[in-house]
Amino acid sequence: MTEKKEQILDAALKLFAEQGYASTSTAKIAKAAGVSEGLIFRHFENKEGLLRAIMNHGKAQIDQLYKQASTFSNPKDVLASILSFPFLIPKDQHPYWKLSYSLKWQSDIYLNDMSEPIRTLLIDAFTKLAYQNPEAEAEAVLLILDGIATAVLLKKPEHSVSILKAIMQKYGI
Amino acid sequence: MTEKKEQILDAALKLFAEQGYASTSTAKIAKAAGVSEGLIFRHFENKEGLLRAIMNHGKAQIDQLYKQASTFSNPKDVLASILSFPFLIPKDQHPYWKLSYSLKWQSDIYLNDMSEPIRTLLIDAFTKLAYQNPEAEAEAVLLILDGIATAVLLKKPEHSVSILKAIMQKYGI
DNA sequence: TCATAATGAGTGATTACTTACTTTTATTTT
DNA sequence: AAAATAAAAGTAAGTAATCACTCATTATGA
Repeated sequence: MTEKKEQILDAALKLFAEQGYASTSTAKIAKAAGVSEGLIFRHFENKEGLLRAIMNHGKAQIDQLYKQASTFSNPKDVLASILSFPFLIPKDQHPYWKLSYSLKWQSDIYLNDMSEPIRTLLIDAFTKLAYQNPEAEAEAVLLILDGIATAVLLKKPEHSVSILKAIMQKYGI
Repeated sequence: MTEKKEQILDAALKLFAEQGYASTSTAKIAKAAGVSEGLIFRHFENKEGLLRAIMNHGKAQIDQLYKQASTFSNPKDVLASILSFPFLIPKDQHPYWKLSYSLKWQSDIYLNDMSEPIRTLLIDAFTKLAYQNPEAEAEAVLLILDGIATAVLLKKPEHSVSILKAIMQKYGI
């Protein structure tokens, strides 16, 4: 990984997250990264390839964060760890999350389901806790997690904590 | 409102919701609506004007839906009505909601906060129910509402019902 | 007859991407 | 170690296609 290649990835992620994938031109990215536009295509073949590279890199970072939750043996600890997830996202990972959430709403382009590892953990936890429908319960938590993450990423985190507390209370944590 | 003007609004809303605002060209809209491209600019001045017209029209429809919830006198009825909101959205209003949610993630373009009337209703309801922090409680419900709406709009509504039940139980409905 | 609706062929700017070329870094041969 | 060669990194100036938007002209309905 050369320095300029990394500059491209950084600039593209920032711009994609702020202005959206479609309305960020490769010319803008090149200018922001301080490289020639051609270099983008040399390294990533096309614009979509650049997006894919960004998403893969981001997913690797997040999977690492997930690992911490999976180390707990007590299912309630797993739950508590997962529910507080949105608050533990490091600031430097925010652009990647914003990009992921914004891409959800466009049907055609790159779709990255980063919730899968969490879903597995949740189903496992609810099974151990003897819930009658662990899958449904897991989906419900994922839904709330999405809501909290959205609030945190769009800078309205003040009230997310109270929801977190309420949900934790529901599960007796 | 001429017929062709309405065709433009319909086609644009559909395309904006499916493919995103930025990646939908005025040429595509004109073709889908079966009109000349110039007519779009005659009626809406520019692309952003078209978006604004769509959003205003959608908001008017939704405000009408909101009115139903505000007719209840019992605050618990108001709460119940609001919480089941995402499930009551008519299918033909889905594109407008999808567009609204997708626009949230782009900082620059038109932002229309359609949650304001609901927020007012919620704060009022929680005040009447003597909650110690009605504003925070309202924000929490809005957050969950967002999560449920997202799930419904992105075609994963199966498990949303269980969340709805859990939340309703929390508020003793 | 007069305003509005509607068209179709433009406009320059911007789009993603390519090409021909130079520069830098790494590898191999003397 | 020096020279030669190859491979990779990087650039500047293109490309055709598409972008949002304009304008002159025609159709239509009150």
